[in-house]
Amino acid sequence: MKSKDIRQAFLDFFESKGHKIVPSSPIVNKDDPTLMFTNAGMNQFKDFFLGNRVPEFRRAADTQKCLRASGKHNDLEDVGVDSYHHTMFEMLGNWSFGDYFKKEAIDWAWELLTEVYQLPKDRLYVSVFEGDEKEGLNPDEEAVSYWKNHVPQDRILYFDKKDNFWEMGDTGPCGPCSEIHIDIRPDELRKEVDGASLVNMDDPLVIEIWNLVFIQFNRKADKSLESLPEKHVDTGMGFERLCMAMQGVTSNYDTDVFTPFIQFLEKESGVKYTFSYDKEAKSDMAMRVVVDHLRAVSFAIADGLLPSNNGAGYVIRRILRRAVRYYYSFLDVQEPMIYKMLPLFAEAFQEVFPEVKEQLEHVRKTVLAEEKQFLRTLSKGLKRFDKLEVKDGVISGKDAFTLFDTYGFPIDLTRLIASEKGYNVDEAGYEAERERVRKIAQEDAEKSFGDWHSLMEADGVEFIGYDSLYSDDSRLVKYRTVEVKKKNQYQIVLDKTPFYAESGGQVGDKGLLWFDDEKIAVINTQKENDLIIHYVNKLPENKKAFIRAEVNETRRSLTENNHSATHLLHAALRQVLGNHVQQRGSYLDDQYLRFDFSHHSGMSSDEILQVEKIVNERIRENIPLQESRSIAIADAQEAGAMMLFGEKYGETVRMITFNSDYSIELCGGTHVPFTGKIGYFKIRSEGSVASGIRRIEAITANKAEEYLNKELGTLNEVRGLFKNPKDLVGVVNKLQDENKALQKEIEKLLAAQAGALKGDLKSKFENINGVNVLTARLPLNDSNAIKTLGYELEKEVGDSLIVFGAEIKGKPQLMVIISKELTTSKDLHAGNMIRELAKEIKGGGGGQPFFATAGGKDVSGLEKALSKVHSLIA
RNA sequence: GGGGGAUUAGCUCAGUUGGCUAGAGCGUUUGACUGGCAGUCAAGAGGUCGCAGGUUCGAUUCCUGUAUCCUCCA
Repeated sequence: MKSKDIRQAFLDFFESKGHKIVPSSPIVNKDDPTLMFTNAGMNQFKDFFLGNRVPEFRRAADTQKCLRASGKHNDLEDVGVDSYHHTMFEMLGNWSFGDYFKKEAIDWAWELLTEVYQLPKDRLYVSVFEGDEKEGLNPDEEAVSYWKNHVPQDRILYFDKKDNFWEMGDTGPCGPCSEIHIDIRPDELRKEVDGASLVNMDDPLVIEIWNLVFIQFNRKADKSLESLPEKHVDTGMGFERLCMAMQGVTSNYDTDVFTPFIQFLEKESGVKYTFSYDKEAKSDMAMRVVVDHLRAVSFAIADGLLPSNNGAGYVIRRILRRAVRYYYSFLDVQEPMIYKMLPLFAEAFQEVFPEVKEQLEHVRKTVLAEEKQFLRTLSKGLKRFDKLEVKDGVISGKDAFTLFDTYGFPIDLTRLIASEKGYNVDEAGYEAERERVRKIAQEDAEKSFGDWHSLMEADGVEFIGYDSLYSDDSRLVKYRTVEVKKKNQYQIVLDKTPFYAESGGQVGDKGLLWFDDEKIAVINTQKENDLIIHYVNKLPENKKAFIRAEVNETRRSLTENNHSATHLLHAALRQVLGNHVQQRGSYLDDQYLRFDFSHHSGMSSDEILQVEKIVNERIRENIPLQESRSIAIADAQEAGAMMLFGEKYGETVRMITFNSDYSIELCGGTHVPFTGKIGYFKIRSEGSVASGIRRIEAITANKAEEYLNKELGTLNEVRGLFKNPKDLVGVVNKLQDENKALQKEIEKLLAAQAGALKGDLKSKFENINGVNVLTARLPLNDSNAIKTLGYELEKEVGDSLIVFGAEIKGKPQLMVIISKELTTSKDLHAGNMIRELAKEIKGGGGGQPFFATAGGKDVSGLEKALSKVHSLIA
């Protein structure tokens, strides 16, 4: 079976069992601050398990793009070494939200594997949780009883908490799990060693393919477990492994998920893939690394992420760079290569994940730019490497770390190049330095979360901020303490709130909460999945009080101007530049708005003017806001709403329209009731943020007015200085021309003056012991002119020693010039000489044997210094 | 968010006890050689040494701040 068909069969099977097939959520996680990337199929359903939200359906199934290259699950350094670790993989999963439980999950899993997929039953083993005394948990005999219907007792294996108790993180939903393992070793080996003894033993050919998690507990911050009111099923089956088992191969990389790309690499690099996992088979490893990382990076970029130097973008950058490092070192490729694979890649996934194909150009360009950048970093690092001081054939740990930390030159490359040159690297020193720096960073970023303290049950949180900025009767639902840099902050959740939580680029509201007479300031509002979290600096005395909540009205109102203006801008950009313009990021608060969008080149000033003009026309048309707060996604699409890649949309969406022929967007933010309220729109800057991405910063309303007034003020001031001429530009031009002409004139005069001076000085040379000596105090006040004069005289007279003194800006300055031949033949040194002379002017100086300068504080000593020259050469 | 580094000609970069008329290669302009192209030779143009302060007689060089980029860590 082709991988494509295997995936489809899974979805079809669960659809036939009453599951809703949902699309994969983006691989980049935007809603959950504790998670940068989607790392398991259940991420998008987390809120259902936590009870924060009630699902619209009780059964779901999908294939989910996952990435494990940061945080708790980090497989990055294992990728390429073995046959089964990946950064990016697909997780097939089926879920029950308080619906079916262990029996159905087990029965269906077995049915799919053995009947639909026809995997041989005698190669399958199942594992169950053996219980844990400390936690007070019994063995999962319930699961065993259902498994007995399908498999003999000796294929049901018990394992401890480490293998068979699944937890999402340090806290949160968890429960026992039951796994299905498959033994894909050849028959001879199976006869020799019983497969059961190899389950969970890290044998690459006896592997887990499906994990059925039975969520029935919640892990609290104090480590205790509490039972959940509703029980859920969460399963995950690694798609690539399943394909391996189905296609009769022994490595994920030998399935048709990967082989086309490995073949591409063979062609591109001229190196043959030999299917080896030997430590020395570096080129094989490199190919696996590249084909794996290609997937991670491409999906992440297609979902809207850009490589950058912090956060999720940094993880992506690291992955891509690891791939470059491998092909650079082991495939002997020094040119960007990964971007060339993208058309093939986009084609391969166009049905299940169309986002790459739809943005092929953008992804390609981004990858190419990043590859180029890193290859550049590498060549810089190589240069740096040549300058290292190597003691006793050992590169110090500190140097190795500096190469890595400052110049981004990876340690494994340092090692490789060192060994090529016959050097060693002080690895222990490197690790020590790395640890030291890591500690500093960690201490600084210390942040710890306390438990949520619940005060009341609430079905979700009601946001009333679209209609009102006040609430009289909110209640405190729960709160927790967050320690940041040794300071306590508090997060509180209300049952209903007018506070808008930061989302879609719009900043979170600020404002006040009144608990009886106690006033507490809300300093920020953020979202965590569906919770609206208010950040405050203290907790109220009376936590049970009815709360009066007030959003800072001015700030919200100014922010809304910028948000609505952003929509108008987006539409105007598409009108002026074309439909390829897509929002790539946005930020807006009460001060200004920032809008990033896809576009390949800079905007001309004419285009910018046009965009401003269109937006301002729409403002003056005073278009009323049309809000559809809850509309089916299909209807919104029908209406022509813009959909963004990497954005996760629910079944129903909120649609914001300003004239259905002009701007329709899906948006959760708050907006002006009429566009006229925006007042005026002005673009402050347009520039590039990444390849293919432009950024516009703009202002509205009061800020636009202030800006214009300030600019006009400056202009008026300038005009005043010129006595209000009719043609200001002409006047300035004329002034500049005149200035240039005058400068030339001065230069000419100075040259003439210096020429006269030169003739005069030439006659004053004295020959002392074969040296043409000249000492003079010059009436010049430009050290550059003196220097030039001296050089010219030296050239014309030859074999000379020239000492000049001058007063420059009230300070004495000395200069000594000695013909180069004399510095050796007569052993004269201008630098040494000037140090002697400088004493007379209470100063110091220095220079080379043939040229030196000095300055001082005492002008009256100049003559004395000049007369001293003769005594020094006698 | 924190640490390290960089910023010098159109581009890629040199430039250490602070004083060298701030350089190289590529590119560019002009001229010569050649039937044309390519090329060779010769000459020239091109620099507020990121920005703002400070230390010093003197700062591209040292110090502080700031901007941008690179890089590592969270």
